[in-house]
Amino acid sequence: MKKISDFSTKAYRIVENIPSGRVATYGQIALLLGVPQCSRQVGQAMRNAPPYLPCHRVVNHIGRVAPGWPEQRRLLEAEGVVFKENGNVDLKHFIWRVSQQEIAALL
DNA sequence: CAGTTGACTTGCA
DNA sequence: GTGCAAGCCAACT
Repeated sequence: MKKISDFSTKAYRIVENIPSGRVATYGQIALLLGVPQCSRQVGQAMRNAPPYLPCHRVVNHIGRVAPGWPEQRRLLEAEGVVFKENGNVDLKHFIWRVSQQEIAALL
């Protein structure tokens, strides 16, 4: 049977379901996975994420995009996400609102 | 096996 | 609101 340690596998499933024009935080995803402490592992998984994964919709808790990947900002803008002048996304309006049950159905 | 790293979060100043 | 330090866990060296 599959290993339960497929942290990245679950993370991919969630990120894959992020709707266009929406963003999610690493902590948000980790929380949905049931391990809010593993927020770093989410980012680690994103770094190793496959190309089909819309990891550009994943940002940190302040709305900052991934370091070393400034182009992520442009990708989000193309989906309708508006950035502030400080380089942060307006999480107040673009944070992905999803319930635990929505995720449970995906897993 | 032990130490370091990191696309994070929270707490405090 | 901004900045620094601590905590946390998996993967890498």
